[in-house]
Amino acid sequence: MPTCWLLSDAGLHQPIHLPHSHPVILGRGPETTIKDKKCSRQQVELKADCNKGYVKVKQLGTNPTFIDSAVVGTGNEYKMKPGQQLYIVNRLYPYTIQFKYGSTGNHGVPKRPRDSTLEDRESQLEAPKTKASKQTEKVAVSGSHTEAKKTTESVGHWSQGLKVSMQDPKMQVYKDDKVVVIKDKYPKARYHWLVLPWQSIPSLKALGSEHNDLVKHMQKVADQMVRQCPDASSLGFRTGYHAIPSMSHVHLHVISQDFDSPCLKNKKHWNSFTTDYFINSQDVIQMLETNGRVAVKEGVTELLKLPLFCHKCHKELNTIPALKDHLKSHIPHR
DNA sequence: GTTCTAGAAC
DNA sequence: GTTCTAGAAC
Repeated sequence: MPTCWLLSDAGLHQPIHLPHSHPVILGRGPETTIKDKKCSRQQVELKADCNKGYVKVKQLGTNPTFIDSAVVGTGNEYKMKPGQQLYIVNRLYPYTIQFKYGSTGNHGVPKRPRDSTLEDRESQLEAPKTKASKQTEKVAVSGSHTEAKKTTESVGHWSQGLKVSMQDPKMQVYKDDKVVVIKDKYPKARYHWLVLPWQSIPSLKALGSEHNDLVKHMQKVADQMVRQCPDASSLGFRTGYHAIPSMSHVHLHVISQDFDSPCLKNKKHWNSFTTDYFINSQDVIQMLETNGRVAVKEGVTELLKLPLFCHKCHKELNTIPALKDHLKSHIPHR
């Protein structure tokens, strides 16, 4: 990972290190040598992302901080990339950022804490005990070292897990010539299935009007799963897609609305099923039919950070345990 | 996607 | 002190 440096273009001082993911607050003070009263002591917060190659610039002070000719604005945050110029306040005190890669000597470049062994990696596989995955593993190690790593990472990477699971007969609860249904490995409710097409479609973005019939069929199969569920009418169900799923391969969630599951653990889990991050299957079908593509709104990722609201009564809960406790009150008991 | 854990929140 | 979250590592 490179290191990030903030350079004073006016040569006021030596470069300031911006450690990855650690906010650095700058303003009037000895560090910048800025004495201008218009500049707050805490004028800007800078947070470098050395992997993605940008710095998040947040204006904390009242007077305007600029990135190139644009005002950031108090409380606002913008991504600044190399080549852009930051003016700490009032188009004064120009700065640029630079990402530096370690020298070939690799001095001070942090190493991974431990090497992941084959056993480690195998235990992360979706279905470690299937013949298929064992075999890929064996093929992989028989190659050269680097080749082996490449192979195992592409097929064994967690984001590819659904491709493995859907092929495993033990996981399949339904299949036909177009789709397969599996139980979600980490169900977020009492009933949680995934409908996957056999055809390899990485994500919603890859869907076009040629997939109209396929997504309709996926919905039909989803409805069929709901119908055969004995608790469908009491719990309620939703069928839909995550706007930006973590797992590759298009998958339709069929999930009961109790959200009673030990696998539901954090805000992202909750908001991904209870905000507009969850796109109803019907909406996907309609978008595809009318526009020939699925529109994913910009900034949906922000929805995952929203406070926790009950999906039934919209009460706000402060913590996940409090939410889970509250959810119990909505579960019908016989 | 999950797990792990540092440190924030209580 | 414990609980809980959020970010990094996997």
